[in-house]
Order: sequence, then structure tokens, then C-alpha cells
Amino acid sequence: MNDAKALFRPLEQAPAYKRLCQAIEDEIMAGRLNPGDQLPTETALAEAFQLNRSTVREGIRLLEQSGLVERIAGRRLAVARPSTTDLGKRLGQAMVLHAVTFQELWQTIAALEPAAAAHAAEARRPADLEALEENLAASEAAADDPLRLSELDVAFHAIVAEATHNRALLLARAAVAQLFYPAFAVVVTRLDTASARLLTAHREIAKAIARQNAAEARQWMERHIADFRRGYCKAGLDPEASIATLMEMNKA
Amino acid sequence: MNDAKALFRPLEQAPAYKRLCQAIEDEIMAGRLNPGDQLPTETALAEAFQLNRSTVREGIRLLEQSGLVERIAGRRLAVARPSTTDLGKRLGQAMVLHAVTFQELWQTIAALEPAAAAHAAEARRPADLEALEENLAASEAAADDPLRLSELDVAFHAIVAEATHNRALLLARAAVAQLFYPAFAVVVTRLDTASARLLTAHREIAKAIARQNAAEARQWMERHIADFRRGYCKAGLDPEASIATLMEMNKA
DNA sequence: GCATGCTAGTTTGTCCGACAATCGGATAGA
DNA sequence: TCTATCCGATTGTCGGACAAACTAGCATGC
Repeated sequence: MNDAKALFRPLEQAPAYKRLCQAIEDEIMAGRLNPGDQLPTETALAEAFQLNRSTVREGIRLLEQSGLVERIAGRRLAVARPSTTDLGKRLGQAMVLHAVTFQELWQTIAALEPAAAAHAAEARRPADLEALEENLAASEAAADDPLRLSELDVAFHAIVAEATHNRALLLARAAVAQLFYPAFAVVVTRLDTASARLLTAHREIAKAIARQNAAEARQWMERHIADFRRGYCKAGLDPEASIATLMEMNKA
Repeated sequence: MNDAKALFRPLEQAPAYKRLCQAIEDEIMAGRLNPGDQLPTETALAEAFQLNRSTVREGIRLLEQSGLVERIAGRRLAVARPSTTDLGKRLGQAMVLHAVTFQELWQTIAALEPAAAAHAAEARRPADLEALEENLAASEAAADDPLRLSELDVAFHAIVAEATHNRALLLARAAVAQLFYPAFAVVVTRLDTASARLLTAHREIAKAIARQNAAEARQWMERHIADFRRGYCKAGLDPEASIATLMEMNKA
């Protein structure tokens, strides 16, 4: 009798609002609806799908939340591309709820950032270099302001990632970075030697990227990330603790 | 006159259903609502927030789609943790819509998988080794069935990733992997030498993980991933083409 | 004692109809 | 040409309604 679960599938048809969402999602994924295209009005959709407007609206909410659809300025539904930051936020939430530890984040960042630096060195464009320079200048000016410096640190790594012009890499690291670097603000505040080391590393990484020296960029980034971990432990923080606790310290 | 946009912020209060979603989201993020907790019924929520049930429902749809809330078996709303696979799917969608190329995916996978293999060697548990063994056996049996082998390939890498017991890494790679490996099915179908090379690599990786030899696991995985790229080019596919086109070939 | 069947109350999914606010566009006025 | 005004269309929100499906409790049968 126990194999009943294995034998039979759930066998339930999803509620109408979900099916509507799926139907429109399919159209988008199949390329029959493209980003920018306007969707029919709610009443029109209701008529087309033979559903009530309330039901249609529920379906639209699902699409809205998945970022596949947006309300353009005024108010007309249009197909959209899910934004990187939006997805990053959602991934970040998930990690907090899964009680991910600093250690886990660090391992992931340690895999991604050196690769990002190397590819940035290969694919960077003039605009990227300018952004890096600007960030470095601002960082040097903010050497005494841990909070501001921490913000600029997040920005620096984001610029490097963007310089790869690799959207997959960008998306993958966005989530982790969003949690990792802010968590690190606490360290910068506690260790006064951290700022100087951070600045040196950033400068060298930027230099290597400017010179298109991928190997060097990767190497400096590796050291930089290793430094992060050392600083974290030196600051008396537990790598095995959930980052959720860190985020709270940050607020205080 | 042009600075009007700079001077003033949007100044609009979000619709009620969005604010409701945000309110509940905040409760969850603050830990006042924990995964597994049941939410009040729709009518109760409507009363609490002084909103109509229809409006409450729209808010719930947003929460539902972000995975923070689920309908338990029967039908009662409960707080949930966004599932890895769910987020992976969403990220995958985003990448398709952003017309991400194979090259971009490959660079990302190449950064993540070797790290995953190395950490898996350190953190693997008996159950992980069993899963690997089982997968290897099935793969050897399916050496002549490209489609089945491709499925098992996806599974193999997923098992390795899970053996790291690093949820951040798991989440970050889930999205990329979900697109990458299926896209690779085409290659396995076209190159008959691919299956054998794939099997050898898998076996060596599994062996290294079993022996807890992180360096070797990383090295084999690196080669394996490099092989992927070579195979892809050999199969006459364009690394700069959007993976969306690949997915279509896969269906056919 | 445990499995089954029945009943009543809840809760959800869906529908209908309604209305204020606002947006888009057309039209009239300076 | 620019502004003001009006009108229809669309969205956000509301109230109420009902069938289907679920929960829980109780009765029944073995």
C-alpha cells in the first residue's frame, strides 16, 4: 500500500490563474511575445481566456512577480526581461532563509570573483576603466569612513563583474555578492588595517584589468578574497554563523 | 526644466496588494514568521489589513510566486523557503530572455564546477558517494543512449554540487547548470567519442571525491569542463550564439 | 482498536457587478 | 504652438455570492 505515492502522480489541474500565467509565460519563452510588447488589457485577457477579470488579475500578479511583465509608466502591461538586481534580491532572500553561513558564501565568492577579474581583463571597455578609476578615487578619499568605504567596495566588485560583459556570471554572482560584501562592512569597521589592504588590492586589480593581464588580475583577486576571510576571522567573527545574524549587526 | 526628474522622486504609493506583500515579506525576513508557520486565512488577512479579500489574494499571489509562501497539501497558506530548483528555473528564464550565449554560460560553469568538485571532496558524506556510484552505474549502462546519458550527466553534476553541502554554491550554479548541461545534449548526440570521454571524466572525479582528494577532483573537473567546450566547437556549434537557439534544437 | 462513511462547517477558487482615480487622447481656447 | 478641458478606457479596490474541496468530528462496522 505504501507505493501508492510512487504509483500515482498528483493528478490535479492547477487553478485557472496559474494556468493563465503559464500560458503567457510560454508565449514569452517561445519568443512569440517579446520584451517591450504590450499585453492586452485585463478585460481583453479575461474575454480571450474565458475567465473573470479577478482571476486574470491573479494570474498577472504571478507574472509581475517573476519579472516577465511590467506596468509601463502610465499603466499598460508590457513584456519585460527579469532584471538582474531583482533576481539578486530574491536569491539573497532565499539564502538568508536557508541560513547560509559566511563560509558558504565565501567559498562561492572565492570561485566566482577571480574568474570575473580574469575575464574582465579580457573584455573590459574604456567605460569600464573609467568607472574603476572613479571608484578608486572615491575609495581613497573615503579611507577613514568605514561605512562609505564598504559601499564603494561593493561597487568596485560590481564594476569588475560588469566589465566581464558576461551576463551569466553577472547574474550568478549578484546574489552572493549582495550578501557577502555588506556582511563584510562589520570587518572594515573593526579592523583598521583592513582599509589599507583593501585599497591596495583594488588598485592592483584595476591596474591588471587596464593592462589586460588576466592572470595577474585573477591572482590579485584571489589574494584579495583570501584576505577577506582572514580579516573576518581576525575580527572575531564565526565563519559558521548564519549571515542573517551579520545583517542584523550591520543595521545596528 | 530637465532636472525635474532629478529633483523629485517618483512619489507614488504602491498599490495595496504590493504593500501587503511587502508587509508579510518583512515579517518573514525579520524572522517573526518562520518557514512552516501557517498564515491566517484570506478572510482573516483581509480583516487584519482592512482590505478586500480580492486585494489580499493578489498580494498572496506575489508572495506565492516569490516562493516565500506555499499552499500546503490541502489548502492552507504556510510560510516556506524558496526552493533551489524554483529559483534556478527563474534564473534560467532570465538568461534565455537576455539571450545569454554558450560562451558566457561556459565561463561561469568553468568557475563554479571545479570549486564544487574540490569542496565536495572535502565535505562529501557516505550518502553522496552512494548517489555518485549509482549514477555512474546508470551512465555506463546508458552509454549508447545519448538522451538518457545527457540526463544522467546533469544529475551527476548536481550530485557533486550537493555533496559540497554548500547551499550558496548550489544556488549559484543551479541556474547556470540547468541551461548548460541540457544544451550540451546536442553535442553528445553528434559526437560519438563524447560519451566515452564523459564517462572517464565522471569516474575519475567520483574517485577523487571518494578519496577526499580535493586537488585531484578540481583538476579532473577542470579538464572535463574544458572538454565540454572543445566538444561544443567540434560539433560545429557557435559558442557566441544564444542558448535559446540550442534549447530549440534540443526539442527537435 | 482501527478503518470506513457520513455530516456540518471552513476555506479556497471563481464569478459578477460596481465605482473612484487616473491615464490617453481628442478637442476647444489663448 | 501651447494650454485647458472633456470623454472614454483602464486599473485598483470593493462588496457579495456560490460551488468544490478540504477539515474535523462523530457514527458505524469489523
